Amino acid sequence: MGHSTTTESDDGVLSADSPLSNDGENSGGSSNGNALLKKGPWTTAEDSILVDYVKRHGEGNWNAVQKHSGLSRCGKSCRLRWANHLRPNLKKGAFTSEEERLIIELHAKMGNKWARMAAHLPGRTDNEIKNYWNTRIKRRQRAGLPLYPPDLCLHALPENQHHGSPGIYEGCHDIMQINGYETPDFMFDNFNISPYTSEFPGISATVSTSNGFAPQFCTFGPQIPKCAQETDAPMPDYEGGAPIEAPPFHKNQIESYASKMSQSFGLYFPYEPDPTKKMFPFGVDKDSHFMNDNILFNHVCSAVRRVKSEVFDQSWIIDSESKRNPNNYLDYSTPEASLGSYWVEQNASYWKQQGCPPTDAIGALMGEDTKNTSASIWGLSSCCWNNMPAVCQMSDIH
DNA sequence: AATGTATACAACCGCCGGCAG
DNA sequence: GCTGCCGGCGGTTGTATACAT
Repeated sequence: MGHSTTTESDDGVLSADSPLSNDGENSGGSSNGNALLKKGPWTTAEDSILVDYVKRHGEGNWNAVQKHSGLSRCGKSCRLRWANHLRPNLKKGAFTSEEERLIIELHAKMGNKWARMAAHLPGRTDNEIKNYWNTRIKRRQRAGLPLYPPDLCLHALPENQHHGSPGIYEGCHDIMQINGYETPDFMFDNFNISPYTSEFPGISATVSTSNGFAPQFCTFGPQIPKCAQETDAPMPDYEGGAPIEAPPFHKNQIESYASKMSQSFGLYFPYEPDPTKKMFPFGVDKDSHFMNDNILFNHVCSAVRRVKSEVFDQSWIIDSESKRNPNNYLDYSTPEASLGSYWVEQNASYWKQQGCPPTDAIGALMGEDTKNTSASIWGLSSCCWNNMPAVCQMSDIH
């Protein structure tokens, strides 16, 4: 174990050498004066001593355990061992699907209040729940999946969050931020966006900012089926050719979509060069100077740039400012204009109209393969909401 | 078979609040 | 009110194991 070099910080109670203090090959132990406190994994002998002590003296007064039993463990360690492993009525084994669902719900309500959550799960310890959640976070973060199902996400948000008050926002911010779950696939630096190439073969459009924006709600699920990811077929007209004429993406459309995205995910568009100014939620407070047309458009460009796909090579990510159409249309010649599946659908229908059929990759995107593979892409088979469509239920945006 | 990676689990650490003196 | 002790809590890290390449 790697704990042997550290010393106890706030458990200053030490004892004389105990018969068990050196019984473990991995014992480590911290030297403090003339005593050693063992660290590392507990042995069965130590367990039995602790169990016996609690039987005789009851729980509590953990620092006395060492004194009365000769156990060379600090009080904290004893309490933890008892609470997490030795006390009766502990439920062992994997979480049931019902427990998993409950944990997700509780976390949406409470945040990282593991002890409080454990109170709702008889036989489970806060440590177990915490470990489960941290593992889950990593898994979903890696997969670019949202932490909560959308319905839970919305319920977890304060009703008035959309009004843009920073104070009001703290509620949902807290839910996501307190666990330190940041997914810096992109880092904003005053609107200069740096694409981050995820190791995960799918879409991951999460954002973070250098000024405290932690939009975990913005995590987008992968949408690209493996068959599409693995294809070498380039996007039509993306290979250095002249961009095809694309249907115009009107500003009010953008505003509408983005507003719904904002509502669905608590998505905040963080462009504000002055970090001292409060952020405004996107699509809200349209009368504000902050949300004038140009800036609104900038926000959308910024947002859609975050949507990246393995179908598109990263080289497609180019500076949107230079690609901005002065007529307030998104330039479809760049994948930065892709707003998730909506973009694909729009283009697919448009290509059909134009007699320009999609490639295999796009065909796969639009075909049944998407449905068939979505479940596996979305991960957790044990999760009752693993069939949630990718990307924030893009149908909501329509 | 060797190596790398993901996951589960256990334990420690630092901080904080309650409480008694 | 101050201080020290104790216990609880959440964050973090280390290790073992399973699985993939």
